[in-house]
Amino acid sequence: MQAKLNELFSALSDATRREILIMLLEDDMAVTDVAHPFDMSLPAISKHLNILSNAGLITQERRGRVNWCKLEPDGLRDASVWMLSFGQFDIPDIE
Amino acid sequence: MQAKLNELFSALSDATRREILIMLLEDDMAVTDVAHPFDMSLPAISKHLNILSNAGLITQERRGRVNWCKLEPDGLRDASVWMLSFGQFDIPDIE
DNA sequence: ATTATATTTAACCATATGGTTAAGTATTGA
DNA sequence: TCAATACTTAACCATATGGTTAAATATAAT
Repeated sequence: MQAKLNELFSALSDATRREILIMLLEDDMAVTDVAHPFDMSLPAISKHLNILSNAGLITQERRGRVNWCKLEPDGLRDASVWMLSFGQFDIPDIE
Repeated sequence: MQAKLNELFSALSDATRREILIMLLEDDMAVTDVAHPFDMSLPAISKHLNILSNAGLITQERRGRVNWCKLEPDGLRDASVWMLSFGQFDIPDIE
């Protein structure tokens, strides 16, 4: 459990990876398209996607030569459970 | 903002630091007492406490030779805002 | 004044992280 | 069949991270 939380929070601790997750809220994407907005090589993005996969935040499904990345809806659950069970978590107003 | 979130999630990505936060839910603690349950040197704990301070998750107040550590109630706010505004965040049932 | 207590700082070390470029592997299109 | 596309893997690099021990600092107690 602790190892899983380490992986989750660690995956979320990088701005590129958080941006990728937000992009994937819109729709599933091919790796190349995920990479497009970033000023970074494809292998770098590929590594980020692996980290997100290992953390359970996305899944990847290869169809032909395209590897489709999709958000894993339940991926944040353990982190949110931790934050909620940590008493000081105060659900903020979002306007 | 992104840098702050990096720092926050990164601070939460270590099990020792998460345990320290939970210990501090009970009460404010001196550094030595924070260190006590861990199989780790005092300087190591001191570093963890600095990371938690820099992330805004705790504050430290020195009185005499004792440096009191206290939880910063609002520290998780930015992280929780991010997680909530990230739509897939599903508030779980905690029994 | 001396010693003990509570820490922090410094110097170091091994491993992890986040990036790079170059090469390799499938799959698709011509 | 040959070339282009969509990746991944490998090898490498600089810096960050999480730990160590030893030394320094400040306060409190004797």
